[in-house]
Amino acid sequence: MNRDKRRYTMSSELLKLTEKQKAILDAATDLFAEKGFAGTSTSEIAKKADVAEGTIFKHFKSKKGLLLSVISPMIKVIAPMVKKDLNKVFDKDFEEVEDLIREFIDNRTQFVVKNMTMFRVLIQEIPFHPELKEQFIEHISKDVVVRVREIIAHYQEKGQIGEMPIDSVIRIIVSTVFGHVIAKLLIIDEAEWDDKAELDRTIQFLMKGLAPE
Amino acid sequence: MNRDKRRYTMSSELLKLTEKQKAILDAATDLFAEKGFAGTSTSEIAKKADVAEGTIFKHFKSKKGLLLSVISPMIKVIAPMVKKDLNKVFDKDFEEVEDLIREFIDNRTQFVVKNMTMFRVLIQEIPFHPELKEQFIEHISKDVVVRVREIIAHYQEKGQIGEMPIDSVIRIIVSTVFGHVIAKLLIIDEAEWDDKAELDRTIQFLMKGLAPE
Amino acid sequence: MNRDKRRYTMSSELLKLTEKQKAILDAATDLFAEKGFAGTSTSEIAKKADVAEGTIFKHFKSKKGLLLSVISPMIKVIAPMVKKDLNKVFDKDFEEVEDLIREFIDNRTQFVVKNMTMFRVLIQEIPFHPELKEQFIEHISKDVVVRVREIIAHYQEKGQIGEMPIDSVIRIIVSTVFGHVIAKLLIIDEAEWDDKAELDRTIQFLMKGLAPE
Amino acid sequence: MNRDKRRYTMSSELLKLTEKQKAILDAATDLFAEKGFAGTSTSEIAKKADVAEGTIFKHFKSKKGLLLSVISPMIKVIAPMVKKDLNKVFDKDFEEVEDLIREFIDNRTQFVVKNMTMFRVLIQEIPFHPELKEQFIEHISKDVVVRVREIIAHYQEKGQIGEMPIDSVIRIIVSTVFGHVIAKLLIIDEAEWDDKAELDRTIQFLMKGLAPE
DNA sequence: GATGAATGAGACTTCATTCAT
DNA sequence: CATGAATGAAGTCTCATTCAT
Repeated sequence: MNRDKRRYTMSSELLKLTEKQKAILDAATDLFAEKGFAGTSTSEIAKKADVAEGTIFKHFKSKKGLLLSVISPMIKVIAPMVKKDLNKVFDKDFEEVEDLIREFIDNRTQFVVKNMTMFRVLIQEIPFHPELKEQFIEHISKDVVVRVREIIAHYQEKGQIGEMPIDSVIRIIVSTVFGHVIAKLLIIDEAEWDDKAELDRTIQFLMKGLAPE
Repeated sequence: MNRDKRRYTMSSELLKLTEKQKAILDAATDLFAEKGFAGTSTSEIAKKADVAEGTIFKHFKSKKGLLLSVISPMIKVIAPMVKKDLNKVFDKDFEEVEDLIREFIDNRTQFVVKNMTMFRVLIQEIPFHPELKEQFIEHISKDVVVRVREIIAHYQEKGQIGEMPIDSVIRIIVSTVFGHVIAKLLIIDEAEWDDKAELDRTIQFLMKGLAPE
Repeated sequence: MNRDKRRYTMSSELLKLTEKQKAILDAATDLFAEKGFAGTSTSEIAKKADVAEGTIFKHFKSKKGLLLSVISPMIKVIAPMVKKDLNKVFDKDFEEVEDLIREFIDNRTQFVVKNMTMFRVLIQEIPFHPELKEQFIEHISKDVVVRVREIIAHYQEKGQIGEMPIDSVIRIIVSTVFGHVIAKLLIIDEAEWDDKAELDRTIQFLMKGLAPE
Repeated sequence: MNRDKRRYTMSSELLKLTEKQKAILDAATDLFAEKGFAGTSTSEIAKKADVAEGTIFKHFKSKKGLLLSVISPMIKVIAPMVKKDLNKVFDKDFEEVEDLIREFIDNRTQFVVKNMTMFRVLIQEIPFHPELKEQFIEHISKDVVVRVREIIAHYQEKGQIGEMPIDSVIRIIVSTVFGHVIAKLLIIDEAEWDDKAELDRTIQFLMKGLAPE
């Protein structure tokens, strides 16, 4: 679970975070993931980050502000990455859907795995914080979904994806990937999980399932 | 969201619950689903259930005990239902996998939809309460998974499911269904969701994806 | 510590107690002694006495009423016993102070030991309940102390007790006996206490200490 | 009863207590003495100490922790004082037992009187908190009793104390002193107690009672 | 008489947040 | 910037007591 230590270090140049701030964000991320936002106290975070409780509020204004700061890099970083991939489609980098999906899942899963803890916080807390959901939709959907729709239509025209409402295709892809990741999260410590093989099977399954008759 | 009001009424004969107890469980289920276990206070529950706060603790001993009482019917009721379906396979009730899966998803989804709120609580709280996970595994897995493995092997022999490790098949089915349900939960209020059609697509997708080459 | 089980049975004829009432008093006595009045809950008492909580209040009106019922037999029974002893002095039953004191301590200690638990409750709770103190003084002092003063004066005249204010004599005797009993209570389980020998030493010490020059 | 106000002030340099902490300890000591530990609420203590209730728990972790902090100075301070006295015996400071006992009782009583309230809490709560008893025994007994035994043997050899098991001598002395103090505590407000004279009588009584035949 | 479900006040404790240092 | 003592509102839970059955 500590494969993603020093999470906020790399982005710190972008975000100009001090050591203390990074320590707080790391501690908060771990604790929010483990015990949930509501189940974590600011004093625990302070203790784990080895700072005074007041320091947290100096930097993040409130506990909720801290949650947002934990989650927002995830949201802010993911969208550009996705867009870059999608653009490659029309640059002819992907002739086959499968190549796109493989590359996509691969990159994304790597990212999610590297930031598993932040990701867990994101999906665990989204149901309880409408603003998060909106922020998420705004950054991911609004911008990206439009693009994704075009691309799916593109591959449907090329006959690589069966006829089906575009949103259902999206749902199926997303839910399969989601299911894949959720399974990983739930099984996380049991480790009888051959990541590469499972990923292959998931992709193959997706392709066949979505193929035209 | 109130399609599943009076949840605990039907089972009350089995569980011998008094009116107050049912009121408490209903209120708790709704609030836990909406705000999470840790984000809900017992005083809120008491107010919503229109009982004194003390009454909650008379009946459920602790807040955690209340959570368990909210969730355990879900766990206890689901396993027998699943088993009954599975047994039909060898009674020749299902010649085709698709029939089994259709019936299965259909029944289960109906159940989950009817008890959506309880279900939401279950999946939201499982990450934070190891005992829940264990209880869940013990009731669902231990007993059912063995049976499911036999059945998948059965259909693989009949050539209706492609060659693939059995556990991966299970994972894919479960994660597809899960994804389906999660999507429903996330979209819940937006209601641009044609349930019947989406279900069809999900099944069709599953069948094609799992079919042999 | 269970040498005094069925405490309230013998006196039940006098007090006309039902089985339930006796059970409640026994349970309350044990628990008050062990955890103190304020540290014991009526629900604990009910459970230990194997009655419903309501039953306690039917019979004893309030928790405080129960305490009084636990303690008052002690107060009511002790005074007559003491008086009987004291009267023997002038019936020439005791030529020597030592005989009186020996008989007195002996009887009283037997009584206290037999009712150790009730006694513990009495001395533990007296500091917190002024009414108890008053009741105690009224029953023991008012009536008895007068008599005791006469007797001590009697033995001082006979030259068996040294010149000293009578109340100081009383205090010394009482505090010696008290000290003796307290020691017993504190050491209670350790059992390296030869009761007979210690009693002899206490008496001998008292006699010598009180003797005239 | 307020002869021992600002109890924790003097020791504050040793214990580094803040003003608030001292106020809390003082309030707690008074209330515990008056109404017992279980009979006192933390909100009462907070009100009397004029702090927020939360402050109590910041400093003392729990109500029980507060009790320990009230009592432990008593235990920690008393042992060194006793030892210092005892050492004087072999420095020939006390040729006669009586001198030792007089000095000893005198000092100790002064201390107890000055800290009467703390002392009351100690003896009232010891029966309900086994750890207290153990702590007390460990600090007082283990170290001191050994020394006391030597000294009593010393005076028995010098023929100033009669032949008697050493532990019985200790018990008699302790119980006499205890009785003396208890009497004081019970009579506390009635004030018909000539302290100096009673102390003299107690000592004289002790000496005669313990003298050899 | 006996029960135990129900109550609501109040117990102990935790928490997010503030502010003087 | 950073601290951590202090706060008081709110949280979970216990309690003595009542009352319909």
